[in-house]
Amino acid sequence: MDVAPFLCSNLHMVRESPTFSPLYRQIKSLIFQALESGEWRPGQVIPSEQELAARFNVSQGTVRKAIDEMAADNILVRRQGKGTFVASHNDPRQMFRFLRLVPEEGDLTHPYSEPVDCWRAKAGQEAARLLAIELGAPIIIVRRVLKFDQKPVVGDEIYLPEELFRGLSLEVLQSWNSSLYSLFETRFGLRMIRAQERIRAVAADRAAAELLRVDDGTPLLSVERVTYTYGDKPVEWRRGVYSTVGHYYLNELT
Amino acid sequence: MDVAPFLCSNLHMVRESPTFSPLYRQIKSLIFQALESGEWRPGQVIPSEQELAARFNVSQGTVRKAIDEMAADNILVRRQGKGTFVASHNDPRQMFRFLRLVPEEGDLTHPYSEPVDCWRAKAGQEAARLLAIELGAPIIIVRRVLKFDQKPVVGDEIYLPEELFRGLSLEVLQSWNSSLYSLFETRFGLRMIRAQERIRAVAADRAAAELLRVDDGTPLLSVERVTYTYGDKPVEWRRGVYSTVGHYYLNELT
DNA sequence: AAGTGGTCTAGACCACGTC
DNA sequence: ACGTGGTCTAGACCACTTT
Repeated sequence: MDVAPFLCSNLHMVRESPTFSPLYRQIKSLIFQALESGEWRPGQVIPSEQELAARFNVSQGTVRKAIDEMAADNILVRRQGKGTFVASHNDPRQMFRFLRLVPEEGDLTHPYSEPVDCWRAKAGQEAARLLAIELGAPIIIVRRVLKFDQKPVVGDEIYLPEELFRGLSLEVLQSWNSSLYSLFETRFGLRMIRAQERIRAVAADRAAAELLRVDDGTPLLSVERVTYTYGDKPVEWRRGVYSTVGHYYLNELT
Repeated sequence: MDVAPFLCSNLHMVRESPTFSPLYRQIKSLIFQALESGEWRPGQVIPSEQELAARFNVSQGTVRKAIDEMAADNILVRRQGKGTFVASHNDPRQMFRFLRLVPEEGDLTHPYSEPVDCWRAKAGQEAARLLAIELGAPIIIVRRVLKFDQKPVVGDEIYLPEELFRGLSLEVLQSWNSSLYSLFETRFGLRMIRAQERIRAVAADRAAAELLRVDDGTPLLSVERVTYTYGDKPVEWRRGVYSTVGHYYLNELT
């Protein structure tokens, strides 16, 4: 698609149409399309602002504004003198971007994800609704534990549409020694853009108590997360329990 | 202060200095100064971009970029055709900006804040550290309950430096029928810019159980919040317990 | 030296709101 | 009709990185 016809004389018409969006947003969505199509992969450079401006027949400033917004959304990363890159979960700074747990004292140590189990199932009502798939559609369920300094702090049950994660198995999980999202990105080409968490307080049941090595009935955080990729498409649902004896959930409100 | 001398020939020198910041950031900090000094009050219009450009001897585009950032930070609010306004907690859309509680089902109803108690005290170690005041400095402590549809859901204990909240009393709190932050802004000229919450799971003690009408030992969210005004100055510390039987804490991760 | 993003400027035109 | 913010353009120069 080319944006040129919308310029100058035609812009007026476009502006009055109900679906009008400014040029830089059209450019933004064209860049999104290129990302979704895999034209530029996570970690790679995208073309320079000048090149994109020529490709889309707009000024460099308009491309710049589009990229500005995408950089603010953690979709692209600018590096002065080098270029603009597709954000990647393999980047150490992005690796645990969605993890809000902070140790009560001491430095922030990187957690270690220990896969426990991985099996196939059919989507129940809730999984189908949250993942926007058919009731009964094939899904993959993963159980894993997050450990900080060898200590289990988080127990997760993760629901994935099998269509997008073909080939995922306990062996694959065990052979990966980095974050889950970096595995998802590298192996399945899925980049997580944003997530939404619902947090409640619950009492530890027998299983959770054993897993996190706390007493039965200990209050835990229940954290439900739905994670979205490009186009606000949900691709992961996880239910976790967090022990908050040595850690807390930190949230910045802006 | 005038920025003109930094332009053109002198810019180079400034750029090489260790404290260099781009022009639009200098403008941003000048606008911050005007806000802190009370030159423009919450809810009011600030001068137009053209006027500010003339005042600071920069181009309109540079002022625009400064305002862009402040609008993204919820410090200013743009309204096309009308002007740029100082964000206010009296604005219905900002009133419960920091409250992340959402009902399990049904529409989002506005909570009602019921003050319970208000007394003077001296800052303990933790309050002094978090509020960045002297140990033993005078503070005000407020207890209140947040109710949704007449049902108590949150119990808060709020610690305020008395120096900034002179005259606050239970009567003042009871005579105010809007959000606490809108009271703080209107009565004490304090606008909250950002906050940080630490969340843990705890068991309800006797007092909390009675207050929130749940069983003794029910798991609750413990939410500690420090709230900051201009210049990252902490002005409020609150410790709350949230019942998550009919509500949950919703967090958007970006 | 050449290429990239980062800043700053100046001017044109559009959309929205008020008078 | 006028003033406000919103968009788009074009061009200059700076800072960082690589060749």
